[in-house]
Amino acid sequence: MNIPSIASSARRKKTAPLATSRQQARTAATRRKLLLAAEQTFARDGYEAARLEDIAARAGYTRGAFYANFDSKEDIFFALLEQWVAQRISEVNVLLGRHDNPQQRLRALREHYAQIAKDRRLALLSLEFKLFAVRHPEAHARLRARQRGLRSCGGDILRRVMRSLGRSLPTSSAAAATALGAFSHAMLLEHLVDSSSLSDSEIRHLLGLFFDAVVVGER
Amino acid sequence: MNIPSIASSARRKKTAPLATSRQQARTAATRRKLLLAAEQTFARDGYEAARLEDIAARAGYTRGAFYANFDSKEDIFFALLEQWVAQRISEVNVLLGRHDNPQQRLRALREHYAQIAKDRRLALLSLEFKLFAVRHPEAHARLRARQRGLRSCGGDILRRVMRSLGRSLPTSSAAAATALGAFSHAMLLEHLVDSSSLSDSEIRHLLGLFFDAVVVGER
DNA sequence: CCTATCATATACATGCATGTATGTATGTTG
DNA sequence: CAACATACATACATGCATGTATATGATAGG
Repeated sequence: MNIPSIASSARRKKTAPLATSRQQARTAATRRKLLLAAEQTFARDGYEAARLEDIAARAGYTRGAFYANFDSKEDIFFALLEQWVAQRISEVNVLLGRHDNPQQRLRALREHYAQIAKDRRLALLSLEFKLFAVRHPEAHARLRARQRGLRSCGGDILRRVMRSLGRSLPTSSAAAATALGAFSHAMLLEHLVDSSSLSDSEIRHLLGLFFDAVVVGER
Repeated sequence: MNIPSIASSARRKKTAPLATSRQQARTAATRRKLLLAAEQTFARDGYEAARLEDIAARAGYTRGAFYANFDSKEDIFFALLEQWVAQRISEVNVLLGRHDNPQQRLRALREHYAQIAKDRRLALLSLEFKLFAVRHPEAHARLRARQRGLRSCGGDILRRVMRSLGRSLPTSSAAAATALGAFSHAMLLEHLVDSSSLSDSEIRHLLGLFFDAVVVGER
């Protein structure tokens, strides 16, 4: 319950400031392996069905190693989530950095949103975990906090790009960013349930239509 | 409970073609009770977390009664699904039957789609089960068959209404119907994860925008 | 009334994933 | 090299939901 000494979650150094660096490196390595294995296992089996034992095994360990590095399945999932969010934000920034022309940046952004669900496994996981969170208060709070960062970031980007075009959004920028993500995930799900219901090209087309309606506000 | 009065329909047909009707009625009644209980339990706990024992208990029975009437959780879920699909189709037909004017019918339809996710529990269940199906081949096949009926029906209705307006859809009607449903479910999910990300009114607004873009094709 | 059959309950056997507690080997410090 | 710490493995205890096999009590037929 209480944290008796050092509040830091890092391993303590005590009598060995540099001497432990070897073990620290080793620990960090297995953490990375576990994270990678978790990513793959979650992708293959889904969040709830994924077994800690499989994750550990895929990384070349047993559950002992897992519990030495993470508290629970939720815990490792959030560690992954942070990675993903950071990655996506940096991707968008890189993307925008490639263009000077505001028009081009808008097109790039439009294209980016049309491909959000390209990584199907991640999209499925995202939906799955949101559903999980809705029914599990603790995960819910953590997820909300994470999503907030991503959302406001997405909203900011949309707003910036539009302002550089001298236009404003026809709707709240954060809401627009959220809706775009939600929409593409939902259509991917429909596609996976029945690929004849929504073809890939139809999805792209609909996402484009929606982007224009909700961001550009063309009419 | 029982209506003891008239020995009634008995005395007919030796081995009991009608004689069993009492037991048949009893069975039908518990089936209905189980279905109702399942609907409520699924709504409260979600598909995967729902326990057969809870369903049976809520109906006033134990699992024995459940297994006498259904094969599995999947089985009873599909029984419910058929109910829901039939109900939704009839609702839309009633709705359209209320208006003669094509313009009014279009507006009614637009409003209908804006409220698809009104029953949050059903919307969540729908998402949840689709996710489940994606990872469970047997359920997947059954679900696909069910959804196909609903989808083509939705597409037909859209097309009919647009034709009566002398217009055609800017995109495949079945795809449009699918996307509209998917979109509203997805936004509901975002709203439930964080109600500050998408308010109810924003959802209605976005759904309206999307309906116009994808069905009416206004620009 | 008596018996066969049906609807439902009860009890059990199973399987599975989690978390914990303890063992062991390897690394680290003095 | 002795003493200790760390990283990980192994084994177990628990809980939970499923499905099945059997028992019980109601119902209908004769």
